[in-house]
Formats: sequence, C-alpha cells, structure tokens
Amino acid sequence: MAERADLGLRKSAVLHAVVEAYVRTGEPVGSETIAEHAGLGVSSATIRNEMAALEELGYLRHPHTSAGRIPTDAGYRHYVDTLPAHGRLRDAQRRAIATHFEEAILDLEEVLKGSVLLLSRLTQYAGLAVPPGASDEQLVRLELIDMGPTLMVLAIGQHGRVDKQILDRPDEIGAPAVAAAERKLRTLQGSTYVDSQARLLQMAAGVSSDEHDLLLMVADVLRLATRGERAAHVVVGGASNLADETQAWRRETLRRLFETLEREQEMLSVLQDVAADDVSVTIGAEHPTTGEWEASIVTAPFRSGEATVGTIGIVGPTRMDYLSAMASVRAVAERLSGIATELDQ
Amino acid sequence: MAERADLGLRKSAVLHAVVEAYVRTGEPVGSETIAEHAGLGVSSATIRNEMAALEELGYLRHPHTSAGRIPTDAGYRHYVDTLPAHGRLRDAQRRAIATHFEEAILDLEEVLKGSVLLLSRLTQYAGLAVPPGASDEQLVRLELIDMGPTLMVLAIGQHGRVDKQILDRPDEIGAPAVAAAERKLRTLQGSTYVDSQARLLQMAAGVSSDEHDLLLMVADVLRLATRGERAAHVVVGGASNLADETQAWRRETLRRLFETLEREQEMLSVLQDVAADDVSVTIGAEHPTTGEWEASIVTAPFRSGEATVGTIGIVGPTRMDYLSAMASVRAVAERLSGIATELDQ
DNA sequence: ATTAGCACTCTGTCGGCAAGAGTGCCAGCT
DNA sequence: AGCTGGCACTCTTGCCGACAGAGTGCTAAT
Repeated sequence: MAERADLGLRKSAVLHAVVEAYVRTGEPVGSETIAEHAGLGVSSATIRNEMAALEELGYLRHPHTSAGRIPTDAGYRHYVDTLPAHGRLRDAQRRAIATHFEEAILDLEEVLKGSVLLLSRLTQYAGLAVPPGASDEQLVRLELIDMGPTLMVLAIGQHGRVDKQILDRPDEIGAPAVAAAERKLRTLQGSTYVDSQARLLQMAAGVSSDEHDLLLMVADVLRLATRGERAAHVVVGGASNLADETQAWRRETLRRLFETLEREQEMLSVLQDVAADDVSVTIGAEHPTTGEWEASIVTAPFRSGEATVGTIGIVGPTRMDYLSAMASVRAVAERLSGIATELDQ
Repeated sequence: MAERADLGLRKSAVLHAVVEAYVRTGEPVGSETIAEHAGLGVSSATIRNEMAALEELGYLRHPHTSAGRIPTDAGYRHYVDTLPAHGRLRDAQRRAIATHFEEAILDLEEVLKGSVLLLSRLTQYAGLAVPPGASDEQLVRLELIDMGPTLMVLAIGQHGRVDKQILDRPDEIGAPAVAAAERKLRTLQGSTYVDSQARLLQMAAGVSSDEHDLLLMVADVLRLATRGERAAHVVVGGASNLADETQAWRRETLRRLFETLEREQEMLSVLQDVAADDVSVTIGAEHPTTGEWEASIVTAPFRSGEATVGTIGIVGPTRMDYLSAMASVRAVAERLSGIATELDQ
C-alpha cells in the first residue's frame, strides 16, 4: 500500500472517478467526462496528464489510442484500498436485509442458502458461502446403523447438522462387531466432533480388527464433518445473475466460470485462499482462478462469539460496484454472526 | 402422428437430412447440400420442391428468402417420431457408461448425482434427475430429537435416505409431550413411509393437543419425503455445458435457462409434465417452459421392478442431436433401473 | 503547474458494390 | 405426372472508402 501515499490526492481522485464512471457505464472514460463531472476544478488537459501518469503506473489502460481509460486490476485494487469509508446501503437494500432475517431461525444451513440468495439479489452477482464445520459442536447422536448389505454412519450435531455416510459392508464384518462398535459410539454422545474423533482413534487401537476398521470409518465421517471435503461444501446461489447480458463476459469465460462454480472442491479452495479477517476483496489476476474468470470475489467471515466459523460473499465481474458489494456482504455477514452466536448458546 | 403417413417417404427423408445437417453444422441447409450428400438420387430442384412443401406443412422455415432451411419445433418432432431405430452409442460412450457404473453402489442419491454428470459429459448438455420418493420404503428410524430450543424430526429409510426437519418448538410443549410422541414414533419403525403417515394421523386423533401438534408435524415430514417439494428435489449437473459458445442461445435466453435450473420447484413441475413411460422428448414450444428457453428435454423413467421410481434426462438446445441424446439417456436409465431394483431387494 | 489549442489516431458507421448462396418457377424432358 | 436444367430474383455477407466523433498527446502560452 506504499502506492497510496505516492499517488497523491489528485491522482487518487482521478482514479476513483474513472473507476466509478466505468463501473456505471461500462464504457471507457475520457478526460472530458472526468473534468466535467468529478468536480476537481481542473481542465481536461490536466486530467489527461494525470491519466497518462496513472497509466504509466499501471492503474489504467487504454483499449486503443483514442479511447478513454479503463481501470486495470491494480487500479481497482488501489480504488478499493483507498475507499474513504464503508459504503452505505440504500434503504431498499437495508429493508430487504431486515425482512429477510425476520423469519425464525431454525437451521443454519437453511439460513445460509437464503443468505446467499439474498446477497445475489442485493448485488446482482452470484452469492457464495462456506458453512461452518462441526469441530466444537457437540454430538447429539452418533450411530452405526445396520442396513443389511450396507452400514450407515449417522452423526447429528447439537445445532442440527446431520452427516450421513453409507459404507460398503465387508463380508467378514458380522453383526456382533457392529453391535460392539455401536455401543462404543453411544458413549461419545455429548462430546464434540473433534474430541470424539480423537477418542475413536484411541478406541480403535485396542479392539479386534473388524471393529477397528469400523471405528476408523466412523472417525473419518467425523473428520469430514469438521473440515474439508464433504461437510465444508460450498453454497452457491443466484449464479444466473452472472449470465446477465450487461456483464461483459465472453461466452467462453462465462462457461469456465459456471464450470468452476459447479465444482465444490475448487470453489472451496479458492474461498479458503481469499478469506480474511474482515471484508476482503480479491480482484481479477490477484488469484489465478479469479484471473481466469476476469472476476472478483468479495467475502467476509462470520463468527460465533470470537471464533470465525464460516465465510459468505459474492463473485462478480472485475467491473464491479465494490462499494455496494462490500456493504452488502458486510451487512449480511454481521447478521449471520449474530445468528451463529445465538445458535451456539 | 397422422402426418407421418401423409408426409411420404421422400419428404420424410428430406426432413431427416435437413435436421441432421442442421444439427451438425448449425447453418441453415440448402437444397444443394441435401441433393449431394443425402444420397436420394434426385436433383436439387426436386429437393427444393420438397422443401417448399415441408415449409408449407410447418416443418421447416426460412430465416430469409435466400437462406437454407431450418427445422421448426414441429420438424424436430416429426424427425424424432420417425427415427428408424434406437440410436447406437459410440464405443467410447458405451465404455464411459460401463466404467461409471462399475463402482460399488451404496447410496442412490450419490449414484444419481454421478449419473447426471455422466449424462452431461456424454451429451454435452445439462443432466437432470428426479430422485425417488420414499413411499414404499421402510422406515429404519423415525425420531423426534429434543434439541433444547428446537426439535428435530429425523426419518431414515431402509435404502439410506435421511430426511431431517428442524422445527420451532412452541413454548407450551414440554419434555413429557415430546417423550410421549417419541415413544409412539418408535412403534412405526419398520413400516413404510406412507403407512406411517396414515397411522400418525390416526394416532394424532386421540391425544393431547401438544402431542397432537407434534405428531402432525412428523406426518408432514413424511409427506414431504414421499412426494412433493422437499424430498423430490431435482438434481442438476453439468449446466455449464449450456454456456458453451457453440450453443446458439442469446445471452438473455441463457440467463433465463440458468435461472430456472436454479429453482427446484419449477424444474420439478416441468419434469413432471414431460415425463412419460419410455424415453420421452419435449421440443421447444411443446411445453411453455422449454419454449421460453428454446430448449428441448429428453427424459426416461427408471424403475425398481415394475414401478417407476424416478426420472433422469438432459436439457439442451432444440438444435440437439436427439438420436444420440436419446440413446445416452436410455442407456443410463436402464442402468439406474438395474441399480434401483437391486437396492430394493 | 496548468491550460488552451490543435494535429493526430483510432473506432464505428454508413453507403455502395460485388460475390455467393439459395430460392422459386418455368419449360421441357422422360 | 413427375423430375430436372436453367434462370431470374432476392437476400446476406464481406469489403472498401469515406466520414464523423471521440479522445489522446504534445506544444506553446500563461
């Protein structure tokens, strides 16, 4: 962020004006426009000089000799980093959020689905969320259900999460081994997912090979529920907004974007890369994946008490209304923190 | 299908040739092309006459005076209805299907997700599926779990389906009522979803108002699991294929298509409208929704024994390779029938 | 340091024109 | 009676050149 100081007040103001005009119109913006509407009290020639300097610094670029300027990813970055204050929501948006969170809260997973859709409506981009893992949640149930040819591991958490996994049942494992394992599992009800996982590994050490295998499988289900592949899936909503014709994506880019949105694994790793302590913005080529999409991601963590438990945000074109997107994401994340904290009482 | 006879062999052959050429190239096809490549042994002038007649009948249309012909929805319909035989899969496709179904089958829901992706890869369109409801499945578990401020209804079916619903717990319902309801629920384990539902309604008649409400809520969870909104959700996969640039959709149409694909309810009702006993094709304006999309849907039911339990298929542009799509959908549906039947033993 | 002025460059659009594709129809042939 | 070759006609597409418009970059003056 050394550039911020280097840039000087007026250059910064010009950059802001260019970003805002370009985001609004989608057209490259010329010096005249800025001179007239940005209220800087200087002529277009001066703006031209500033713009040339900003281009030299890598914040703006030129589609061709005689077109206006477009912000580069670095330009958007500087813009975002120097936004004077938190964006304000429009009244309608504020009301939409208030209304949305009026309903009774029962199931955090459902709330997240709804919140992602809410964000997609507020911003006209696509909403994303990573739900909490179950680490510190207590197990209300942990069962191994004998379903004949298969076994089902069933874990229910204190806040209503249900994880199931159907396992192939190796022929050599008989009902007694299952029953024995099942008895051990019952003793874990009431402890947390992480503790249970550890205790399962201990238990598995001192038992018959059949039972040993079963306990390890159960431990694995808990592992998946606490983090990683299965439990921490990604909730996507309102992706169709991205196909809107006002978004300037080429067809091929759009296809790749949708393709990745379908792959939970990949989305998860991207979101883990970009997540931060506060509202965080990742612009275009700042991350390989968003670079490929010519897209930006705005995320914010939500917390239960002090601990970050999940992430929510949006993905949209680099030509994004960052101020409004950040305000919406921040507002929704705050509400979610409230809900998550309350549910964890 | 009266038109089929009316049409005459040669007209039909011309229509087939036009459809196939258009599907292959995406360009309006002229009489010359057909005369040269369709092997009908007549001149282009004759083809022109036939084409004019087909246009008169509403099977072909003309983008403008001097362009080739494009099939109308009715043209595709006739083409599909008069396809001489079942399409054959290419060896690579056959192998892809065989490989895909080699894995151990544990969970029908997982199998469906995989099958939908398989179909989307085989056809380059988007895969769709409606999973079975639970009507005749037996309940392995039916529980009402007291989670403090909320209650969770949990139903587990014999084939591994898990339905949960978190309920708001009205203040006036105390632990005794929950425990009493819970005892009644246990007696239902082993009966089918539909039977249990009926018996719950009977039970609810003769008990205290608190318990009455609880039992009705549980019955409602079972109702949703057997049909309708919640249980019979729609599995979608490979939707990004539809954004491929070779598909001629306008941006706005594409957006609407994606938007609807996100709405399970709407998709479900569309799929229920178009489903039939065998491989079924719905072309463009034959259904309001597919009409709006300029798309076609190919579906086939899959069965357990004799009973149809679910639907699988694809959605793609009306300019679709119907023969190959039908062959793929048929092949996958047959495999699924095998799996569903086996799981139901 | 700023600005007015101006030459320059590049895009986008429009009209015209030629080539090409494909039709529709007619007259003659089998 | 049905098919076909021939031909005029129509419409699209691509291309060219011209032109207006937008916006820049530079220079000289303040």
